[in-house]
Amino acid sequence: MKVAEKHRAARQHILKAAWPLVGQRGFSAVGISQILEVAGIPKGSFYHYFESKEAFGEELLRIYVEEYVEKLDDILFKSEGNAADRIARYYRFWRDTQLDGQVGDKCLIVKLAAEVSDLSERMRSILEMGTATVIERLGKLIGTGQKEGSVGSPMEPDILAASVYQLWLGTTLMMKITHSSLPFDQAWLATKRLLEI
Amino acid sequence: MKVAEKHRAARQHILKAAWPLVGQRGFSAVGISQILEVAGIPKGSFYHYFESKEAFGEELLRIYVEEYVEKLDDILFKSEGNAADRIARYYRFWRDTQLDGQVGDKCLIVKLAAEVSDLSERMRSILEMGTATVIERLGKLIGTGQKEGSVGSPMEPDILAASVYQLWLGTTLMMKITHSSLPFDQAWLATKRLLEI
DNA sequence: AAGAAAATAGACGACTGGTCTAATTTTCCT
DNA sequence: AGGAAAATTAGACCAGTCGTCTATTTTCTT
Repeated sequence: MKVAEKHRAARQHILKAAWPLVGQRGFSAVGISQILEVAGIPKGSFYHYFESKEAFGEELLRIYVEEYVEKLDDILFKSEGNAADRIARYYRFWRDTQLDGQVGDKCLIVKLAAEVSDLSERMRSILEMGTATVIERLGKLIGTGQKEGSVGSPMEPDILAASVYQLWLGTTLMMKITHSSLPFDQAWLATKRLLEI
Repeated sequence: MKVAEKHRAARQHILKAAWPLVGQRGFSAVGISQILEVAGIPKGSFYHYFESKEAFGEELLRIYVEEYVEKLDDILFKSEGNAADRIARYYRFWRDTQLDGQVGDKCLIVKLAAEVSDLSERMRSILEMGTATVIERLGKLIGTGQKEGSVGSPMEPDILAASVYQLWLGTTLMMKITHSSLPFDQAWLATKRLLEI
């Protein structure tokens, strides 16, 4: 294996190891030593793989967003049924990952948004691009749904998409507070009514 | 001034001083020494006012929630107009505090929910009670609106209230990410459509 | 007014944080 | 295979954390 490849692989390994830790305790609260311990990599090596902890955080978010958008595209554009069906599938995916998923699978955006936005401008802007992408994809699908008739609401697709996404974000936050699935179920009823699906 | 009063006043003073710090950087990231420095109280005295940092955090949230619910009741139940008007007034209040408000005024629930829910069971349960109270109040008003006709949606008031609150929570989170007022405006359009006001 | 009790100041300890430099190990080319 | 160059790691560093502890000041009681 080439050196550059090993280097890249080690980076990925550290990032993946950090994922569940950061997902549970946040970015600042998790120390580099803990991450490297879990990853099985000596502490002193960190700064050979990342320039700083912040650069590390940026990379973590970048990869998270990238993989998330990939999964999202699969659900929204490469699955069966009409637009309404696909949106429902996205909702179920979101709900399931929050309720049953492993700690490492839970939404890093919800976990980190409040913390990171006031901490690092660069990390904030990665989140900004990520959320904009998700809303854009969702808006596109909602537009399709309106044309084909599976989405009844006549509101601007972008507004609907942003609102639905924000509703789900807030719902996830609420679920962190209440440890209950009720917020999800209520949000879904509201989503259906809002989109008229 | 009696001793007990001075003690209480000092506690309040420390809590108020901590407010903007915690609102900007979160709970764990803010050190006790920084809080006391801002409050103008020597470091060593902290543990005469609070049992621990966590007990301090609980008190901070308790007071925040208490004052918030007071303001909310003023807006929702002691102001002019029908139910729809009062909900609109609550929306404007929320929007204004997030957009123009001082750092210390911004919503501590949004800032701390993700961090604290996985950190301290007791702090989480304070947030849980707080959010439940807000939703309960909002639900009551929505019910009134339905009876008087200013709220057109026939959905359960509780579901509507929870959904609107979650939407606004998510909107605030989104606004932290994007630094734009657009999410708020979009969310308000969606709120009006959802409630049919 | 004087002694007892409570409250406070400020240093201190044990620890953890991110970061950096010097030493070690590995790689690669002659 | 030998030695230079590169990649990796160990260990120390200093600043900062929470929480404790004792000496001093302030307050209350009689």
